[in-house]
Amino acid sequence: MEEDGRRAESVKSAAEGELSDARENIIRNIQEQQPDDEILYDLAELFKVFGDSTRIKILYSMFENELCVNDIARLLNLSQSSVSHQLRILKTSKLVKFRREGKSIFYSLDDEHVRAIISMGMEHVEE
Amino acid sequence: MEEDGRRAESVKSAAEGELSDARENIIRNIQEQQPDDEILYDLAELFKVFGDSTRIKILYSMFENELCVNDIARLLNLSQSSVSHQLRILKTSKLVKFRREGKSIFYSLDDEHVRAIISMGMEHVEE
DNA sequence: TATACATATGAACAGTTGAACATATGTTGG
DNA sequence: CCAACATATGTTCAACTGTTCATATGTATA
Repeated sequence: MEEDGRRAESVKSAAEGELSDARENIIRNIQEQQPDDEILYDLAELFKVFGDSTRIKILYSMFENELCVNDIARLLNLSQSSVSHQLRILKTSKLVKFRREGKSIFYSLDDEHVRAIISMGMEHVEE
Repeated sequence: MEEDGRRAESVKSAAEGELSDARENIIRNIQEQQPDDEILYDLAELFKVFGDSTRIKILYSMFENELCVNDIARLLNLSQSSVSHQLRILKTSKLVKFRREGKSIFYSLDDEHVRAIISMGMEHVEE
């Protein structure tokens, strides 16, 4: 469809040439369809947040309940500091939301995507 | 302070005591419902695999096509070694399958869970 | 079987990360 | 305002991870 210059090749070479041309086209198509690097980077960053057992435990403990920092720490036998640090990461990634009530701050999963992602992962793990 | 028994407390304190007892029950219930640590650990390990931009790019490039190592390396502008190393991790986690054809080995996503997990993540990122 | 090609593996190194500890900030009741 | 409680943040350090380079293994073909 574009400029060529390979017509002088042998039949066999031509066939091979066509094959790898087809391959090249596939590769080029995939390259075009591929989302921007930036988006894929963000996607990886998102999964990275799920990719720590402490954070997964915290997320899972909030699967059906809102909890305050202290609850989580006692529930999972973690230090307050550790929980707070991890919650900050979860907040930044928009995986959890929170509201203040007096001295306590109650955290909960931000939306259904979070639950859905965890559930999908669970299905894969439980096979 | 600590060990003086709560009988002598005011009505209000008793109410608070009941409140925190209720909280304790909630916490205990969550603890019981929480999956085994081992499962949550595996779940985190799974997401960890998705949590690297190189691996995400590789997975995404295979979203609709099977590809050989060399294709992926050219497509994503990565070294053959790097791709091969990452594919090993993806194999181990059962995220990709492969078949040999002559000198080449074609990789593809292992099942629909993989696609589903990526898609869910994508939705969350694209907000 | 010798050679080139395709992929896998091993080792080392730089960059990243989570936990622990200390301390700071914020909130409520007295 | 102070004391007690709840949460957040800064720093340090050991452990882990991805890349690179070198090399090995596996496969087809002249």
